[in-house]
Amino acid sequence: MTVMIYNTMTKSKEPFEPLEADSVKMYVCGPTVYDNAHVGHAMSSIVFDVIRRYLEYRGYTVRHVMNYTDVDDKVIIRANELGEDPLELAGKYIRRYDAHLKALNVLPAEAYPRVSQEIDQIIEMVSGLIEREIAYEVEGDVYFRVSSDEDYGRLSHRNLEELQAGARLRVDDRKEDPADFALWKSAKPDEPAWESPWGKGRPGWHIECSAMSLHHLGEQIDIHGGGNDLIFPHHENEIAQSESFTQKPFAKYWVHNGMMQLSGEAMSKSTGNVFNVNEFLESYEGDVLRVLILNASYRSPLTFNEEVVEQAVRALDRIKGGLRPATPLAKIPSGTETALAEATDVARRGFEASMDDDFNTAGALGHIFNLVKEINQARTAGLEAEPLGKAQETLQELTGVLGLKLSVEEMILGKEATPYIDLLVEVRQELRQAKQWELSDLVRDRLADLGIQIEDGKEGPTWHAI
RNA sequence: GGCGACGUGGCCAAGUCCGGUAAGGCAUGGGUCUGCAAAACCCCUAUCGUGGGUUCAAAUCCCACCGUCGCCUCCA
Repeated sequence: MTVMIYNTMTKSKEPFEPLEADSVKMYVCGPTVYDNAHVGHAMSSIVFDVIRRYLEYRGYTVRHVMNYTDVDDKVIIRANELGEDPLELAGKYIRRYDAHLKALNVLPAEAYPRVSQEIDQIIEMVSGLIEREIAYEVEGDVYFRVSSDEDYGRLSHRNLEELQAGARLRVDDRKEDPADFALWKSAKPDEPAWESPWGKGRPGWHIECSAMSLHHLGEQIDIHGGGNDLIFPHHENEIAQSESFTQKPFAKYWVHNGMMQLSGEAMSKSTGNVFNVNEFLESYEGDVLRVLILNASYRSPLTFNEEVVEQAVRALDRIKGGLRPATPLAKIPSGTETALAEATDVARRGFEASMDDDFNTAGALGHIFNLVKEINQARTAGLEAEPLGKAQETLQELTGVLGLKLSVEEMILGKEATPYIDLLVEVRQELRQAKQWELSDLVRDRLADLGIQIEDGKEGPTWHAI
């Protein structure tokens, strides 16, 4: 089976065939770092992390690059408000974003280029576009001549007439055409600026991604990703710039994630709801956000609210429950082991079929939950640790492809606590034999407070970390 | 005004491209187990926004309408 991938350019699912047989080049537009990241940014990072992980599961080597936009109007405005240096402010948010990515278990990219560190490459590209008369300079500003690109609009499926009909186009006499966009902006007071052939200034927004992608991944890439809010104008302009410069097709597959809806008053901070990544991570582990996001289609809008978060917490607990140790019984129904082995295969095949279909993570999760159920049934039937463990390994592997950690917090205790817990469980058992319910429940409740859950099964009690 | 997306059980949501009688999770109710509890297991809960049309057959195709949302020069 081949992986099918939805391409915004063709508006259809296409078989995934990278430019080179086993290697995938993937460039994803990262955030403009002028404020704390919110869960929508995290959604994008998680979506493309899962795409990467699945392609790796499928045997590809993935070269993943994500940029940080640290030179931008918003950064400058924010820095001026706070009386800080724009690049320092951006650097601070980049460090936070890095920490978030780690906490969210997003695999490290090959490179995280920043605009401020790629000025030379950007200037080189802008110069090249001017030489080809695709761009023109006016009083220290450089604009891309949209009319020079016959294909302009083919990603967002618009044409220039439609764009010009749009009410929001600002009129600027210095541009040849209202749709022309800035490649380089002349310096204004109190802005970070770099020397260039057109005087001091800074790059426009779109050119950075063309230049960075070229610099780090080469002229042609396989996947270009980002939020669907970037389709126009950002990605449209990237295509225009890159292809005008290299005379080659830029990205083979354009992949866009849907927007997370941080809707309504329910999301306000005053009600205690979280939507910043750091606030979210204060209350929940990263896996919760993953489950929440992966339970839906990455291309569709996703509503984020407290109820959905709670559902994700429970769903995650259920998956973790599948990893609980075996509680073997003397008599096991015949066929339990082979049934579980078969169910494991079915789950893996279903998982792959779903993921092959444009990374249908919600469908894939369905198969994972089915596997959890099978494991639980086998455990309830009394299957021994080893055959149960095989199914659990598959569960770990598949959830790992989705980037779930499934960390059980027994680490807080450390192995050395185990004999003492065993002792307490044993004491409680003695108390139960003596029908000293109050005391035995006290032990159970206090252990629960400490994060240890006792469960009374047919063959006596077992315990696990919560 | 233009381009596009979405509307499936109480909630989230897969399935829609390749039509054949609705995955999964959460919640609820009932049951098994149990001193109680927890967990687990078993059972129950939908005809797919509305109205037409095509078809032996439609959540899936076509038309219209309603509703929600995104983008239209710098937001993942």
